[in-house]
Amino acid sequence: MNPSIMIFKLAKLMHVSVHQIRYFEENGLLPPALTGDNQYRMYGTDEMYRLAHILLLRQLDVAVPQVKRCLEHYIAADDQALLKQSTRTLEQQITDLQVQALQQRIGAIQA
DNA sequence: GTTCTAACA
DNA sequence: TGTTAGGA
Repeated sequence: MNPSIMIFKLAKLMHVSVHQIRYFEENGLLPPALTGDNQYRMYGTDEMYRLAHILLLRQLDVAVPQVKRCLEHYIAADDQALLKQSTRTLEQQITDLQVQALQQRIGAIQA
């Protein structure tokens, strides 16, 4: 009964590509609310929130299969754990980049 | 203009 | 992930 929107509008709304939405569907992350006779996918508010959740996790570099598990049985602690893990990874990446920059400066001095 | 599937880079 | 094909 809730007004459903088509994939193009959902993509624009969430600032992602139509392709990416279909890709999430392929991996069982985001089934459309409805698929019409014309095979057009229709999405409602549930899907919007679900997509937002997926995108949040993806921005934290959580792999698609992990995102799937997290969505199957939503537990706040899961998100929290993933967030912490993600933070550790990012901190490591920052450290690596800092080392890299340092090495470049040393190289420049020696040259 | 938008959607679909499928396939390729 | 983006892009392309070809048809509805």
